[in-house]
Amino acid sequence: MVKRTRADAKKTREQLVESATRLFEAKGYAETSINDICLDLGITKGALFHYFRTKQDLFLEAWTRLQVAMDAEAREAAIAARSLTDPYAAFLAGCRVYLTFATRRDYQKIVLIDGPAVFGQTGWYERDHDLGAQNVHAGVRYLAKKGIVAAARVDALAVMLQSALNGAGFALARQEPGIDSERVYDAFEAMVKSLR
Amino acid sequence: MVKRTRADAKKTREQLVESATRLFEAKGYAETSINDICLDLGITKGALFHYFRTKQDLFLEAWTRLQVAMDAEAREAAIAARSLTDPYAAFLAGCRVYLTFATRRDYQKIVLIDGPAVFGQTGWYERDHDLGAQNVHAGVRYLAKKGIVAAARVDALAVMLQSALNGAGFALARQEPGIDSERVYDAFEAMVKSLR
DNA sequence: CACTTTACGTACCATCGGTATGTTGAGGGT
DNA sequence: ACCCTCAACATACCGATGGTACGTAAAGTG
Repeated sequence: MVKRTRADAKKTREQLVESATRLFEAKGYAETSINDICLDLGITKGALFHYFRTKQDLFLEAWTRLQVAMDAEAREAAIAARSLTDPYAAFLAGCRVYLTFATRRDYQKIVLIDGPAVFGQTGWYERDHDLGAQNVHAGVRYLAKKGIVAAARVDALAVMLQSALNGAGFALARQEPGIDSERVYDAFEAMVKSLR
Repeated sequence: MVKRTRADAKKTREQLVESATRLFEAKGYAETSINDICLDLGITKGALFHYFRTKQDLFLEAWTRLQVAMDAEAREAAIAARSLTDPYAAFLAGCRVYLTFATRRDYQKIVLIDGPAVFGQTGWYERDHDLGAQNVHAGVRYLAKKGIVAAARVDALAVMLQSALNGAGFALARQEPGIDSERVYDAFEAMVKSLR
C-alpha cells in the first residue's frame, strides 16, 4: 500500500536533497548518477524528476543549503563577537566560521570544487555573490570605515581574503605537514591585523 | 589519399591537444564531448583513443601544458627580478606572473575550475603540488629565511597567498567593480610586505 | 461523489565515454 | 624490389547516462 500524502511528499523531497548531498560529497557530482540517488532512496527517476527539473537543479539545492547554513552561522558569530574595543573581533569571528566550513568535506566538494565546474564561472559567481562573498566584503568594508585599511583596496582585499580561507580550508582537510587549524588561524589573523 | 607519416602523427596528436584545450576552455570539460573534439579536427574517435586512453588523459595533457608554461614563466621572472637589496623582488615577480595566468580564461577554466572537479581533491593536489604550489611555497620560505615572516607560518601563508592570487585572478577576469589589475597588485604587494 | 491534481512508476530515447575490430599505408630489414 | 610488421587511423558497437513522454493510483477538493 502506497501512501502519497502531502507530508510524505515533503519527506521524499527532503530525502532526495539529503541523499544527493551525501552522494555528491562522497563521489562528486559527475560520478553520482541520478540512478544512484534513486536507488539510495528506493524510488525511481520519475519521482526525482517530479521534484527537480534537472540534475543541476538538485545540485543547486544542495549547494544553496550549505551556503545558507554557512551564511547564517558566520553572520551570527560576527554579530555575537562585536566589540567596541577590538575592531577586528566581528570580522575575525565570521572568518573563523567560514574557515570551519571551508574545512568540511561536504562544503569543499559541493560548494568549492564541483560548484564552479557545474554552474560555470559566471553562474557560480552570481550565486556565490549573494551568499559567500558578501560577508567577507562587508567585513573588509567595515575595517576600511574604521580607517584600518585603505578604501581603494577594499574590493581586492575582500576577494583575496576569502580565497585565502578557501585555500586554508583545503590545506587543513589535506592535513598537510606544517599545517593545523591553530597555525592557520594564527597566520590569518596576523595577516588581517597587519593590513593597511 | 590518406597520409600517415610519422610527422603527420605528431601533428595529429598536437592538434588534438590544441583542439581539446580550446573546447575545454570554451565549454568546459563536462560539456565537451569526445565527438566535439573529433569533429573539430575532422577525425574519428579511433584516432583520439589511439593517442589518449581516456578523456581524462587528454584533459591532463592540456592541464599539464598550462601548468608547465606558468611554472616556467614564473620561475624565469623570479630569477630575473632577484635583487640584493629588495628581498621581496623575486617573490613578487613570480606572483605577478602567476596572477596573469590566474586571469586567463584557459588557465581558469582548465586548471582552476575543471581541474579539481575532474581529478578529485586528492588527485588535483598531487598534480598541483609539483607545479603550482611549489613556487609560492619556495618564495615564502625564502622570506622566512630572511627573517621577514615567522617560520611557523610559512606553510599556512604559502597556501593562503596562492589561493588569494587565484581569487584575485577570477575577480579580474570578471571585471568586478572596484577591481583592476593595478589595484589588485597594489593590495597584494601591500599585504605581502606587511607580513610578519 | 465526481473531478482534478499530486506523487510517483514505467518505458523509452539520444548521447555519452569507451572498446573491439577492422583497414591501409609507411618504414625497415633482407 | 619485396615482404612483413606495426603505427595510424576508421568503423561498428556497447552499457550507462540524463532526460522525456506517458501511464496510474491515491489524495485532495468542491
